[in-house]
Amino acid sequence: MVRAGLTPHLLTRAGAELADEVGFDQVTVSELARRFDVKVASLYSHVRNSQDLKTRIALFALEELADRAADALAGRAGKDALVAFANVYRDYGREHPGRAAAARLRLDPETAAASAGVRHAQMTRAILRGYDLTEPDATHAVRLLGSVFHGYAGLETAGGFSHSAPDSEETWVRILDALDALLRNWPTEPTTP
Amino acid sequence: MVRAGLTPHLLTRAGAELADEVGFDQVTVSELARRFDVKVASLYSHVRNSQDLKTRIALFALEELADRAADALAGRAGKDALVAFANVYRDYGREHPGRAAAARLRLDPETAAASAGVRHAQMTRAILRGYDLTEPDATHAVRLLGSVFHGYAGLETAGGFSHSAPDSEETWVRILDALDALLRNWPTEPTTP
DNA sequence: GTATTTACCTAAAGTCTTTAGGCAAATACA
DNA sequence: TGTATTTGCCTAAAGACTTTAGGTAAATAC
Repeated sequence: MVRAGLTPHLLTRAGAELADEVGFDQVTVSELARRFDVKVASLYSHVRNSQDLKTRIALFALEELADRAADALAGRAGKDALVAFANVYRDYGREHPGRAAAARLRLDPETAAASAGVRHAQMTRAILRGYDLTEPDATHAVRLLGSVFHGYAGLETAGGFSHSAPDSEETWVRILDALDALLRNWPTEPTTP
Repeated sequence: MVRAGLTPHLLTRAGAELADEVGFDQVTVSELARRFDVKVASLYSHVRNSQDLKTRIALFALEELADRAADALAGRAGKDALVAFANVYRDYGREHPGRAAAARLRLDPETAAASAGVRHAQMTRAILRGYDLTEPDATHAVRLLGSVFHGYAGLETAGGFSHSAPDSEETWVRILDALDALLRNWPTEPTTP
């Protein structure tokens, strides 16, 4: 009996690929076992259960995304950094829709706190150093940017903007222009309607 | 044998409640049958399959949300309208997390085109009449607002902002201030970094 | 070279989905 | 009002995924 050489990490990687092919919520322990030509029960030595597998894929995607973002930020500042950072999210979502969906998985607080999601927030904060924001406005802005990237990716893969003018690419560029303008001119005092 | 009096709409409503209780992706035909004290197979006369049920719940949530938004917009304009509209999304997500998740379900293009999602976009566009935006900027702005509401709701229910200062409520208010400022001062020409 | 650990296996029970075909209640209609 | 049709819910059954328990052989330790 030749062993397959499974490891949690190997299963996670394969799960991420599977997610990109069939969609994150179609990822199943059974299908993974099939791909490794191994019986289903065997995977349960490496992964606690189906939920655990999905969480691992999510964490993997967050790491991968944070690595790419860190790369993109190197040597950039200001709008240049903002655009590069934002494009990482967008490109990742297009290139790896399943992993991107995984990165949006709801994690329980401790898991989230130990995830690369923290690095994402730190990098977003770093970008804001190119703008004149003090606390708590910086935090508000971090959350706004997170929402936009998250939300845009979700709507785009949900087909929200496809097949309608203007084209999604143009909107993306203009949204980044708008966010840059907003960050340069962040309203510190609530405006009265 | 007393009949249960099932209808697609009844099942959809019950499914929406179930989603709020256990989470949208835990909604199952079996559990629904159990709640109506009816055999599982019976539901298949009213609903094509599990996916169909979920789609119906999503469409129901979109309608409900659009109705609330329309109500909130009545008699309001400018920032007042923007805030009221945004709060509808936020409150809905807090009150009905399962339905809100359903409203984010990926629908196929035709279904989406026939859904209340169209009304949402129209209402967003109506809000922008309170600001000085011409096409294609209005469309870009509609998409930005959609992304922010979508994304913020997702991050908030994912626990992204909980247990950290400043409080999510404050961020929400300040983000709306920021969006209002942005819409009043939308950059028509790409800025150079 | 034996002992222990580890990787994968078989077996089995539980859940959910979905289809096929049947009987009885509701409804239509003479 | 009595018969005919439709419709709603049922039983039965097959297929897929999850998960646990306990076994055997391969890898590793010493």
